[in-house]
Order: sequence, then C-alpha cells, then structure tokens
Amino acid sequence: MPISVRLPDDSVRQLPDGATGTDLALSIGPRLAEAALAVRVDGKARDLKAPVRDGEKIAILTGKDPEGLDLLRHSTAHLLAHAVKRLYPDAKVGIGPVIEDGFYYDFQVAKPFTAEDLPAIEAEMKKIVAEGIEVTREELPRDDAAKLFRSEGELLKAEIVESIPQGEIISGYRQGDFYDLCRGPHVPNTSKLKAFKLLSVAGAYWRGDEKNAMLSRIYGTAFATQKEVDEHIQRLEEARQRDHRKLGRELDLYSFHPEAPASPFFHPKGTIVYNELVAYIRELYHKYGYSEVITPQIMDVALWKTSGHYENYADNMYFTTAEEREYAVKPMNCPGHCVYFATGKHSYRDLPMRIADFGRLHRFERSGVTHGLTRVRTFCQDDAHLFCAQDQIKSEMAAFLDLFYEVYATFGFGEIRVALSTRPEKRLGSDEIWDQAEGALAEAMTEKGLAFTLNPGEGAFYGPKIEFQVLDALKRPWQLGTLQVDYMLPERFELHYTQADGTEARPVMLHRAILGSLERFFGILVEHCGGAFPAWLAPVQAAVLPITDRVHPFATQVADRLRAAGLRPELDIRNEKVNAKIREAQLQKVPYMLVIGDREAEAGTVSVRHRSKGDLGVQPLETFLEALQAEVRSRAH
RNA sequence: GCCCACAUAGCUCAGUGGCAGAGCACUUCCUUGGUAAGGAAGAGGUCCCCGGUUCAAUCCCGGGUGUGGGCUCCA
Repeated sequence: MPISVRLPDDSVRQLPDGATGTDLALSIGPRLAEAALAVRVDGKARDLKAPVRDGEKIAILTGKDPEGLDLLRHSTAHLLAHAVKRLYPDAKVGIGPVIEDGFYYDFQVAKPFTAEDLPAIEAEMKKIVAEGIEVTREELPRDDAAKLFRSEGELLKAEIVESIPQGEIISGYRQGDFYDLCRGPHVPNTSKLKAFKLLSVAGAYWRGDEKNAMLSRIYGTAFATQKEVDEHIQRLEEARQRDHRKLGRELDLYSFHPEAPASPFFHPKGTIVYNELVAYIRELYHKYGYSEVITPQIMDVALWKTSGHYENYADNMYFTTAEEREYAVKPMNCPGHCVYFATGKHSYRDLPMRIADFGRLHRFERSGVTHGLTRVRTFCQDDAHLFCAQDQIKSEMAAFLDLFYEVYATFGFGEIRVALSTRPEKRLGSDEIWDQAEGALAEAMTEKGLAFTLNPGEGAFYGPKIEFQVLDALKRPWQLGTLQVDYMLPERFELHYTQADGTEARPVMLHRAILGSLERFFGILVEHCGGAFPAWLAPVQAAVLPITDRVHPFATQVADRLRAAGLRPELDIRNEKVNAKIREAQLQKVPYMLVIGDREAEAGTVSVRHRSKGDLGVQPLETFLEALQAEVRSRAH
C-alpha cells in the first residue's frame, strides 16, 4: 500500500509503505539525497532515517537551511566528543550545544585541553568522517539511561538524565562506539560532516555555576561547505583587524599600563574624540532641558550606607581612610545627586529636574573580567538623573527615547537591541513597588511602538531597567544606553517635593545614560567605524602635505588658516616623498589630505584627497574650508 | 575569582642553557618629489617581577603581576 506525502511546493509524491526521509530525498534526486541532513515535518525536525507517514507535509533540510545548519553543527559537536573519547578514553562528556556561528563541547579531563591538542582532535574527527559511521537513534526509559551513563562513569550525563522527570523516554544517538544523550535529530552518517574547524579552548563551569567543577571547553564551527568555513575564518580575522585595542595603539588613541590595570590612558588624539563626544551630548542636554552638575569623587561611607551601595555593592567599590574617617570613591553619581536634590526645597513646578553629571567613576572589577575599553575600572558616563512625579515617568521616558535615537542615528548604529530587565533576587523594596516600576517601563515602550525582549531577574537591585545593546566587531553584545526606574533612592534619602495641594510627595528617580560608559562607547565606536572616524570626531581632520620645502611657508599658512577656523589640521613637513606622506595619512585614517606643490602655492589652492573617495581635485582653500566646516557642523557619518 | 595561553627594542614578532635578533618606527645625512613606502648610516634592551635549579638562566622549575580567549560576575 503506497503512501503519499506533500512537499513544500505542494507537489505530492508517492512512496512505498515504510519509506524513510532518505528514500524521499532519493526519489527527488541524488544530489538532494547527498545534501539532505534531516526532514522537517509540521515545523519539527526529524531524522532522515525515521519512516515518513501517509499525508505528511515534509521539507528536506540541508546545510542551506538555518535549521539544517544548526543540526550540522550539533552533529559536529557529537563528532568532536566522539573523537575526544577515542583519543582520551578517560575524558567525561558534559554538554555540547550549538551557539551562534558554531558549537562547543565541555569535557571533564584530568589535564585541560590546550590549543596544541586541537589539530590531533580535528584529525581524528576527519578520520571518523572518512569511516562513514552510521548515526542511529535509540530510545530508552529515563532510569535505564541514568543507569547506563552511571555504569560508564559518565556522571555528568547521568546528572542531566536524572534531572529529567522519572518515567520519561530518553533519546540518545549512537555512532559506532560512541553514545550520547541527545534530543536530536542528527545527520544519518558521519560522512555528512564535511566542513568544520576547531577554534579555541576555554575553561567553563559545569552548568555555568561558579561553585561547580571547571570543565575544559572546545569551541568550533561548522558549515555545509569548506568555502563557508573559510569565509567565516576570514570574517573572524577581519574582526580582529578592527579590534579597538589594536586600533587604539595604531592610531595613538589610548594605552594601558600595568601601573593602573584596566584603566585607560587617553592620548591627545583619543582625548580629542572623547571630548567631542562629551561636547555633543552637552549640546543635546541644552536642547532637551538638562542641567549639569559637578559632584565629589570621594564621599563619606555614611552616604553609601544611606544609598544602600555599601550593603549591596561594596565588593565593587574602592575605599580610603583619612583622619580616621572612612570614605568611598564614587562608583555612581546617583547618591551625590540625591544630596544635591535635598539641598533645596522643591515644588511640583520644579519637576522634572534633569540633572546630568560627567563625573569620573571607579568600580573594582574582578581581574579576569576586564576587557580593553569595554570593561574598565575607571570611566565616566553621560549620566543623568531625572527627578519627576509618578505621572511624569511616561513622558520622560518618551523624551529620552527621542534623545536616544537621535544620538544613535548620528553614529549610524543600525542594530540596537532593547531589553527590559526585571527584578533580581537580591533587591530592595516590596513586590508592589516592583510591579509598578516594571509596568511603567513596559507600557511606555509599548506606546512608543518599540519591540523589546525580557531579561527576567537581570534588573538593578533598586529597580527594573531598560538596556540598549549594540554588537562589537566580534558580534559580542555590549550594553551602552540604559534607563532605570528607581523608587528606592528617593525613599532612602527621604527626598520630597511640595504638590499643588500643599502636601509633600516622594519624587521618582530615573537613572539614564545614552552612550553609557564613554570608554565603552569609544571602544565600540572605534570598531564600528574601523578607526575611520567621521570628520567631526577625527583627531586630525585634514593632513597638510607639502611636496617640496619650497612650499612649506604656504602649507604652514594653510594649516594656520584651518586651525583659526576651528578645524584640526596636521602639517607634515617631514623630509619624505608625498607618496609616503599620503600613505601615512591613509593609515592614520585622516579624512582629508591636502597635497600642496608649487602650483597650489602659486594659486592659493589645495589639491584635496579623501581617505575613501580618493583624489577630489584642486579647490580654492576657502572652498575646502567651508565644505569641511559644514561637514563637521552637521556631524555627518 | 576560576581554567588555559602569552609577556624579548616604541610597534609586529623571530630566537637560544654560554656575546640579544629582524622588519617597521626613531635620529642624522643625501635626495626636493605630484596622490599608498626614495637611499644610506646610526641609535635603541631590567628578554615583565621575585625566588629556585645550574659552573652558567631571557630560555628549565615555583610564585607574583599584567594582557588575551573563555567561564562566573557586571547598577
């Protein structure tokens, strides 16, 4: 009795009873059968070896489908574990999931793997592929599976199985002498795994818990074809070229020194960029009705006890003592702003009060977590606190979103992820207050038509927060901007204002930052533009390049004129050929190069070259100057 | 903090149990040039720090510090 199945193009195919996904693929064509990895039935992936049933709607999955690619990677993770078990029989397997762009597998071994071990493991993987071992699904009751793993000494696997409810049927996959717990599906044969590469090793806690054993993790990637693997390796290499730590050195922007771990020294060029960022934000503060304050770096621990930081954040704070009085270096501006708010008596007419502060912050970060400019121990934020009434939260939030997106448009950041982080376990305040705060944020977002995800339990201890994330060159997500509702600090500092009816009320505090940490933003920005800053940020906006020393006087005049007009020229009077000067300026990613020879000196013109557009021809100096000024003023990117 | 790796000239990196190396950058001289490297000479070192092994340690061993890849953490 033949059965019929429907393909995605709605064509119907007859197959003999008991036919499998493999048979279906074969009936369509040998090339498809070769590429086939699994089938998808009703949106669920299934093994090729499983029989198809009459009336099913079936799609054949290959490495071209995102789902097929994940499966390929998952099977490659198993392949990795298989190879490791062959080479290191004592290794115990942990878990081996698919991640963005690849996979990893965790192992418990006496001696952690090092990068040198990878080629041998990879060679063994290729051997298993060449052997063309069949991969088969096996199902058994949960208790039997647990017993099986225990008897084989695979205690980590047994632990996972035992966390599954009793009575369930467990599926596993066998390839030759290797057996692994897995939901599946998997490729039908190891020969399907043709293109993969092991990338790195790292330590990782079992089940991600610091209290558990440290396992040895191997990261790898896999694609349908070797070409795609090569392209991926190429992309990783390009990302490394854009790494802000490398560019920071090459462009002379900042440096790090052992004397101050994880604390950047901004060089003159980096400082120009940094200050331009601050100047831009200040300009917007003026437009959006903010006031700026300057508050102390070091304050009595009493303040931090009042704010709750001493209790909740002391591990990340620096302390100092003078005249037997204990002080803390500020890790945040908010308590200082509460002190400022309490300085005067406020009316509802004063609200909202938007208090900005570019104060330097110090936070002790555990060694091992710091990273270039993106995770440092001293930084400053484009920080501000909005003191407002409860019914002003939504409008303040809306205004902030406008401000935020205006800034991000200026920098040309396209992909911004927005997430709402909700109450963490360690927190201040009652559940009612948290309900109110989380609700206000979510509502404001929804009314703005903003799509956002939830990060349950990731909120600050004093309130929920909205986080804006962008990705760096290596696609790592970084939090930059944020907005946080805070009912706690006004309470702790007993802040109040007089309402219209003469009664006193507690203001709500909104903590918010657009760029977040300027240091971190700087790092992300460098990677975003590959070091080629837009003209308004570029430390050197125009390199003045005389061809011969006969024209040095005119070249000097050109540089002086630009400088007098508020621009940032750099005069290169080194005894070098113009080719060398151009190359240098290109490598420094200077937006404009002004080549000056006898002809230009004679005519009072400059020969303009743009770092990416190339030779723009000869222009009168004033024409170029006005164009550059306009470009800078508009903050074009 | 935990696992692994790395640390040699300003930068990128070779190298060796017995005098410390290259390229680029730097300095000087020659060269005066037209849109991505002109030539020559010179100078430049606590081989990260402390201890151990050794006749002898930049190299081997131990500890520390810093950096990197991850994990955990991250207001």
